[in-house]
Amino acid sequence: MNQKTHSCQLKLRVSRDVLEVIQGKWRLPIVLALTFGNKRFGELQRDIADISPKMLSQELKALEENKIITRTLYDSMPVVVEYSLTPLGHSMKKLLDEILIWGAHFRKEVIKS
Amino acid sequence: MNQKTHSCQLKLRVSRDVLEVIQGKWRLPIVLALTFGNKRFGELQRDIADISPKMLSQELKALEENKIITRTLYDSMPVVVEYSLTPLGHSMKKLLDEILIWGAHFRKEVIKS
DNA sequence: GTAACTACTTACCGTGGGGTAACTACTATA
DNA sequence: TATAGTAGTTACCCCACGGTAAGTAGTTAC
Repeated sequence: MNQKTHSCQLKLRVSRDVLEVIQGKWRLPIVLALTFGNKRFGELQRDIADISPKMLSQELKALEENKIITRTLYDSMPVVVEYSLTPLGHSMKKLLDEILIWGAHFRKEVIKS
Repeated sequence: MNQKTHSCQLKLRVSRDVLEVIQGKWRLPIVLALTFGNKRFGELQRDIADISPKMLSQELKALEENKIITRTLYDSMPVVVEYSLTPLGHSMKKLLDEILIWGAHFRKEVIKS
């Protein structure tokens, strides 16, 4: 096992860790929406056009378990729940930016042509 | 619809385009493995430890259709097939780098602790 | 009193992503 | 003749991801 193969194996393992966290149709969109500021359940549902309350609730829980977002309950009337990014969540911004940059590039290269 | 909401909607659409291309357990690992140089079917199978030939074949086809990789057949004996990144594939390097950077950060913050 | 808003939860269901195992076809080597 | 290496393909199966629809619980406005 040479240096290159070793480095490749290492990176593959890291990529699989990341995929476990961001896999699925909705997690990246949710995190992305929260980079625009803290949001409530209903706001997220409106922003992410066709997500169902079931999926939103389920994915928010998963993201909370992975310490990407925080759920804050305000005991006002009516009850208000706010979701926000943790520092770890904020640390995804550069990753999200690169996804958007590449996405724009991809759109130009493949989708249009 | 204010400026912020509009920007959010736009970015959400782009992120969903990207997800369509990189979704699944194997596509990012395959592209990542190919950033280390052109590889043959068997090499990829060995590098990506537990991928089955069926999944590898299937995902390579999908990546080829999306112009991320190229399949080159050499008419030698025995027949040799080489997979390589297209310019579009190479353009994913920064995105992959950010994934790896964040993955290392995530590992430090969540997995270990 | 009833409709609507908050934030969900629960039940049910279908598709397809992904896994396993075996098989194909050709060549080289022992 | 048989075993191993090239690069896949095919058949079969399962479960989980995700969708739909309806229900819950509390408050507010009409």
